[in-house]
Amino acid sequence: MAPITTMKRIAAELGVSITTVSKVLNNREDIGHATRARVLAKVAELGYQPNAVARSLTLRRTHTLGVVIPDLMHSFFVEIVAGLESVVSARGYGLLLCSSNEDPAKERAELEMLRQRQVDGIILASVNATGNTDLLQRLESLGIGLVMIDRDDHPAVRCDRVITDDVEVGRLATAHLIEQGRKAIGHIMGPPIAHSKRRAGGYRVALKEHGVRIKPERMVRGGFMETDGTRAMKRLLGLRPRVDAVFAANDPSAIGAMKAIWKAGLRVPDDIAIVGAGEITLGDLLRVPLTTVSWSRDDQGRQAAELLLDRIGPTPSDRFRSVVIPPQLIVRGSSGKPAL
Amino acid sequence: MAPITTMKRIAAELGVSITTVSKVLNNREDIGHATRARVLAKVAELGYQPNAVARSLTLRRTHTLGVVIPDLMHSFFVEIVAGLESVVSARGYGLLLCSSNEDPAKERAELEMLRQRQVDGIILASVNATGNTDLLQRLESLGIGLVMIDRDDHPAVRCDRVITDDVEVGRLATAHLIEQGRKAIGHIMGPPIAHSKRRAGGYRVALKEHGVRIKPERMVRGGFMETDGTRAMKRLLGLRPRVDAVFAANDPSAIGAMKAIWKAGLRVPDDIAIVGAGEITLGDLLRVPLTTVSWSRDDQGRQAAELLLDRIGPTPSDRFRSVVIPPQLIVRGSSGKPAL
DNA sequence: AAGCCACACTTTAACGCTAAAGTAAACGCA
DNA sequence: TGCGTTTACTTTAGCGTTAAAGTGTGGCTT
Repeated sequence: MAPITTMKRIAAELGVSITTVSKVLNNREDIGHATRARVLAKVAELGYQPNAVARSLTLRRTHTLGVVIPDLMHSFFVEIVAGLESVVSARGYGLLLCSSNEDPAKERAELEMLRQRQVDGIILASVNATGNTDLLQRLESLGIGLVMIDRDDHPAVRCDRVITDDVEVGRLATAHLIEQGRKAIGHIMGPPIAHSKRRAGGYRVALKEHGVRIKPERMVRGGFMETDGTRAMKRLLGLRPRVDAVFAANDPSAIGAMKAIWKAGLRVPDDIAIVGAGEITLGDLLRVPLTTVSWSRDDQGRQAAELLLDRIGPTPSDRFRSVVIPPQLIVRGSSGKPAL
Repeated sequence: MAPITTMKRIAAELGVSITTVSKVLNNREDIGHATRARVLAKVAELGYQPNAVARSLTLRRTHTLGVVIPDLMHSFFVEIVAGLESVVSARGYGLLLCSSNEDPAKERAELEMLRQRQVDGIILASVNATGNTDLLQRLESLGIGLVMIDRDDHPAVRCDRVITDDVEVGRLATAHLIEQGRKAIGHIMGPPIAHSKRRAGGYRVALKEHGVRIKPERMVRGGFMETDGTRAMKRLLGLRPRVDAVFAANDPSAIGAMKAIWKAGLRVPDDIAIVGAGEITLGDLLRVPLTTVSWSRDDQGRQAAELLLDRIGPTPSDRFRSVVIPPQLIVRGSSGKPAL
């Protein structure tokens, strides 16, 4: 193994004190021209690289942030991480990546791990709120910055947040279907979490805004999985008069719904139009490209990074902020005009 | 901010030395029963958590590994990271995530950053070898473990590797098409990197094994992007006799090829069968589900993690190993029997 | 009863760095 | 000429932890 170059070594070889070397490297004013040059030359000669661990210990800043996401396999969260990474790495921060697997116990373990590692801040993403509120509060009180992405935690935890406008998601999707001339619009609801409830709320809002009467039987319980969508769609297909459009709580369930429709011998969008939410990658490569309401995950990540870096920076905002990411309608084939 | 609990504080409150506390927490033998209990009680009372940074400084181990991948948006690499994460986190290691954006300069910067942060080891993934060989060698000589995933770096860098069997990828894909009764099989080649070349090599091997004459004009230069596939396919469509099957160097280019085929008014697989490689997520949701030759990225990540943890562990292997991940054929719609 | 050893601790030093306080020499000025 | 100031450093201390060496007490041996 090669010998490790430390400031000590540089100082020794030049016959100066370690502090002098430190001052040169930190651009302090009180070092003479000649000495500075000698130190710099030696630094270059020996290929000195500062030891970030030692630095962190004295400065009490690791320049490292932790991210906890529920699932690494889900492109959704990965895109957020990509957004985070680009901002954070440009500012000289490292990202410690953790997956909670949707398990509150693992989440807790990861958060403790991040705390022990003295990260400067944490970005926490999750579909459902999972407790650990006590720990999160403690983190804040320890001076570790915290940003939550789309997490319905008790507002008990005071921190910055990046949230999606789920009501608007439901409203946009449903309004689009109405404008396409659809009359009997069903909704496949997600799991009983706040996101789904708000999307369902947006569905109701849109119908009301257009003076359409809400029929409770057209709102069926579904879920976020493809199979949930298939199951729910089967029930919707049993209604008379039949629905001619469906807003599914998310894209996988929308895909499941399409499969059920095809199985019943009907066509998308001719017989029934479909709109999903939260665009999956490749959604435009489907047999019938899926219209969806989505928002930029990259932005979500970037915004979270900005909020966090500001909070742990020299002049943090004095209040906690919530950034809302606006959703957008992405029109593709599955919501085309009805067959005459 | 809450006061931070250190060993110092625990020691002071109990009137013992810091070392005693350290020994209790590290389960050393030479601490009396009573003292041990008192320390443990205090630790629980104050909710003490060790400071990993300080620990790293003395132990010269950060229990942190770095991963450098070229692109976070590409599910391919993300799945590798997921595999890594599961192994690594179970063993108490943290993962510092970096994206090189395929840029050798950024890669170098990230590697230097990881070195400064004193990571115990690095996993490096990349499509094309990008130099930085000098740095990589230096890392090894500094005692930082290194595992390369599928990187065609000069064998100059001595380290453990996880590689895919690209020749077998090409062979499996092509043999499958032959067995499906296809006679004129084309190949859309990837970019001029070793992976593509080996896949093309596998294509040749399969043809030879089945006694089929290789026609050079059926091997067209393509690339790894969808547009590359489209462009290359257009050229293949110009050949007479026309090809009745195509093995594309990867899935995006296979999708591009399919689009070109449809645009020419032909059908997949009736007129032309398509096989891709390196399964993309959702490949089975395509208009015509794509047959592909793939391998487990999760395994790739897990194996890389195991190799690295072994190398930086107490009894590392004395030689550098290469683990080959075997590819598998995933048959879907795009390689069905020809029409008639 | 002197010597030895084991036990249960404490002291010292170190990891590599930075901040704060200290100091010696040169300089400016009345 | 003597005193304060500036310049260019060095010394000291500390971040939180662990390893190695040191210490004092009591019990056991012979």
